[in-house]
Amino acid sequence: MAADDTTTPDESAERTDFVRERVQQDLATDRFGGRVQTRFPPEPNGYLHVGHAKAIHLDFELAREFGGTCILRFDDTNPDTEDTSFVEGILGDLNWLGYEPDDVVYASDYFEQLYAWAELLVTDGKAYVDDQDLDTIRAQRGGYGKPGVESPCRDRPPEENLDLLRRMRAGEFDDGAMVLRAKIDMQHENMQLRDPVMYRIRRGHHHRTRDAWVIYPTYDWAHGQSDAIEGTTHSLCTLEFDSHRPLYDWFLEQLPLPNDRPYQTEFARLELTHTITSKRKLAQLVADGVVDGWDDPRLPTLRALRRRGYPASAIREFCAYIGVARTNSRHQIELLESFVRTELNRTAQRRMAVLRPLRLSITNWPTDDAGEPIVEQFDIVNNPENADDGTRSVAFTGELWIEQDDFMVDPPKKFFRLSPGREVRLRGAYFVTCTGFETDDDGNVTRVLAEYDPATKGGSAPDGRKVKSTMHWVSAHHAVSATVALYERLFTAEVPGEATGDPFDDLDRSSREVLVDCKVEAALGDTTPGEVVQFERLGYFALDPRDPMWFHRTVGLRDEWANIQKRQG
RNA sequence: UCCGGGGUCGUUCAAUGGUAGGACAGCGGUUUUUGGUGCCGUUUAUAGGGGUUCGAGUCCUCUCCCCGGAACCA
Repeated sequence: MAADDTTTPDESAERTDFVRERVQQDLATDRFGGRVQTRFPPEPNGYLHVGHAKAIHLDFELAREFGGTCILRFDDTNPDTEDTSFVEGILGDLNWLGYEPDDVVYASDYFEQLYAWAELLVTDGKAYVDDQDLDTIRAQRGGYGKPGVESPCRDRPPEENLDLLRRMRAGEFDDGAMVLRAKIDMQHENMQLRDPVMYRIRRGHHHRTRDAWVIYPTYDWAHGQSDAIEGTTHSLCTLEFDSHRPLYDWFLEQLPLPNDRPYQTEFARLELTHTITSKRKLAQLVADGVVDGWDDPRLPTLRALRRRGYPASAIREFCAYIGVARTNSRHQIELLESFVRTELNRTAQRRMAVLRPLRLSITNWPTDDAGEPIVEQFDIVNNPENADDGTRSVAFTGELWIEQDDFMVDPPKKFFRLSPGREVRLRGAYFVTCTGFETDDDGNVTRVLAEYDPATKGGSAPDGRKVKSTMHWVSAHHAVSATVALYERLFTAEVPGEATGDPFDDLDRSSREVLVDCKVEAALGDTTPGEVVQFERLGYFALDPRDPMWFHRTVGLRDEWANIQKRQG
């Protein structure tokens, strides 16, 4: 299932939670004859996001751990909002996350069985057709602490209900004209049990069944029954379905099931700081053009995280780490990012890239017989964390690009980088000492002058003298131009909408900064689409899957200097 | 208002009647040809009251706070 499994058996054996304990107990009591089957049931009306990743991880890993199966079931009971493009998107995203369902099914596969069972409930006097309008039915449902009142249709004889239901299916009535309701208890303290709707009339085009049906089952009527039909044992869902559980059980108790009766267990959904996971709001961001599309790297969708360079394994590790519980919680986005950094630190190749270029001229750089500046090649380590990644050759000359942030005329305390009179190391090349700088009419530094020490070739001094800083650089003659997108949090507030109730009030519309004409080392021209590399001292960057010279910042490196600056104000 | 679910460091997850621990974040140090990584150290928590017990985060009880539930959404 997981493409690469980095957890040791020991760790996974130690890891336990209330869901796994229930499964253990079911195994011990032989509740399902030793079977464990879970399902991930997305509605195909949007794309998967990190919140889904938690559920997917639970469903699939649980099945794997207990030698069971996990299937993907599209909960396609509402033709108005669903689409095949989402089906395909979800399939692809799930696959990228590293999971292969044991089967792919659709709730719509069960429409015929569901309908037959509905007729059975009608015949048994446990369901009835209600032809009142929506507002009336809603008003009759009562409220918290207020009992409901029974529908005048409640005592319609079964034969009449059956006739009406058949004619509903046959398309004799208009959309919304009537519904089929379960006959449970209008006084129940749990509102879900006050005669819930099972079927509604809707003449939308269903993405799979086309126009075969004009009545569609509601979530409650479809979900548990679908679980039972396909042999799911452990039906895992999020906390908001807690009050639906008695209804889930009630329906299943009334029916002749082909399998053992599954049961529902709820857990807390994943929330992240600075993030929204509401599908509706996400869709609005896309529709309003606040972001570029469903895969805009600032979004928490799986396709966005992928494009941004988040490794699927890091997301899986994160999910394993946070575990599963019933406590509502909101994890800091920094925790997810730390898993991303840990993974990328291990795997990403190091490269040098100058995002905001400043010219550095080495005034004592030698020329050859023809008077041309000489070019040196240095072998630089690709990843100090992994010797097998070897080295690459990088060209060095007397005209270089360095980062604007790496030079200051009047450096404050604790600034270790280049400034007049100071010596620094150019990574893998030479020590250089700043001898001067040039400015334009506005006083902006346009060029830094320095002298190099030929004895420090390769980056170390034979006399053992130290420098406080090592800087990245790119040879001006060999540099390649690239576009780099930097991303800040899409929402400035930890909890978007907490202050005003509207998350969009916390939107940072300048959360993307696109830098053009960045100067990067030639080897970056060989980066493969989607590959993530580390720009030394800056962060991890993913090459866009379509644009060959466009990098997205996955996540920055931890930045001690930024912390110091913040403290100094 | 009624029903249900929750409340442990700043955040989050553990501790299953027996020393409240880890991670992230922070801070300090150390190593370092990335102010990265690694390593070491360190600050901070059981919502409140009563009870049971030799012993309570854990069991009982009252109070407080947070979340969810009244679509022909899922």
